[in-house]
Amino acid sequence: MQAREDGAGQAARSKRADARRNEETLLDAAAAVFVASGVEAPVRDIAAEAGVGVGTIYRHFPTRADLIVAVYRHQVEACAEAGPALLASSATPYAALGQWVDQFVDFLVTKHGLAAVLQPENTGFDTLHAYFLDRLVPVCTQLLDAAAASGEIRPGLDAYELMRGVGNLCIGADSDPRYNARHLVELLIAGLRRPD
Amino acid sequence: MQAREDGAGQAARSKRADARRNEETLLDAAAAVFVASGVEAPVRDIAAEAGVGVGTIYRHFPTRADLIVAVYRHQVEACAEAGPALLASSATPYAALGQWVDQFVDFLVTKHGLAAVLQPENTGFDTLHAYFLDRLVPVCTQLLDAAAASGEIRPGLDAYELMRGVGNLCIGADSDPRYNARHLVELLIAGLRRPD
DNA sequence: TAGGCAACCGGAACCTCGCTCCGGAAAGCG
DNA sequence: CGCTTTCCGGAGCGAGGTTCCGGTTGCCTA
Repeated sequence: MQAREDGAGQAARSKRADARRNEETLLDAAAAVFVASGVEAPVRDIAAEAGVGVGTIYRHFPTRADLIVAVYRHQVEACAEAGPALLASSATPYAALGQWVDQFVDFLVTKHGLAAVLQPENTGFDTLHAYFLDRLVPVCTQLLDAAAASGEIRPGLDAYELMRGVGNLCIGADSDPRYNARHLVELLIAGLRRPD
Repeated sequence: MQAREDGAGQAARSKRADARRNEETLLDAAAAVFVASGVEAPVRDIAAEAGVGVGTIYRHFPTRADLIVAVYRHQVEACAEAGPALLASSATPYAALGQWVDQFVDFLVTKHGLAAVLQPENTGFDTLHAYFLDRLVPVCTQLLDAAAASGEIRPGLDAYELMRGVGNLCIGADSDPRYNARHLVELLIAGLRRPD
């Protein structure tokens, strides 16, 4: 949305070469550190991994949320685009909803600590929260509406609420073999079903 | 379990009077600060509220978890004891389970930030996590077993998993009018129902 | 009642971490 | 080649958790 292409095609001259290089380096370093230590790893660690000063991080990504969004943007987009695709390819809207939620859970569970940081109360992460919501709530709404229209689920559940519920259930899903977030999410989706 | 009565009746002489007084004061102060600022309020705030030094807090409650447990012990006990009672007084085990979970949700939702801190990954809060689990998982197991035996729910859900799921759903339930944890927990419990 | 010894108290000090700020370096341009 | 603009690095500040030790005070004994 703002990074290395400035609206037009190739390279806007608004950024110096070293700056662009550093941004790239930072993204890679952050991704590596996130995998190793979770998304709440100390800023200094990321700076060290990238071989730059902390100032450089804050210049390119004013808040940690910006950095996280930049690192995971591709995957979130993929998830958003999967919604309509599943709706088109699945037997029923309810099945599509189930698969889509599954995919979202997969994403969250494999990103150490991401789900925990998605909470709105987590001050300083509003950008992150907003991005996820903006991008995914409409998709979820579409799926929910379709499933409601087909009569498979009882209506009245807000997409926002569902997304937050699923996100919450994914917190701490790694690092605890006794806890299976996927299982509980399945139960939640099952509970949506029209009792008929 | 260790505090002011040492197994027997009144006052074990193992503690000096001022120490006992301070412990009491701290409990009150902590409760007040927890209500005002959540369970993650700065230690110094609690010390100030109690009018003691921070050292005194750490002496009586080595970890924050110990303090939280001490503050909420009564209510957790009440919740644990409500399990069998509900089982005896409700129409069906499933109804008892629903009511019990409701009560637990009420408890969590009204304690600002408690649910968030119940995560096992939250290092330094292991004591808290362990206490809740030790006390409540057996109760939950009993309810779950009864409901499974009566054929109302499909078996196979671990009480630990359910407890964590409910706990997770309660995270951030205050401070966000768009999110209704109770609603989602209901859905989860509904999903437990035998599809028949 | 006075003396002495633990137990206990308070808060200064230290550490980690997020974030800011500015002197210096380097890129791009004429 | 030198000037201007942009960018870089990391020292430094504030906030919060935790430790540690000199001074204080309850409590027991003589």
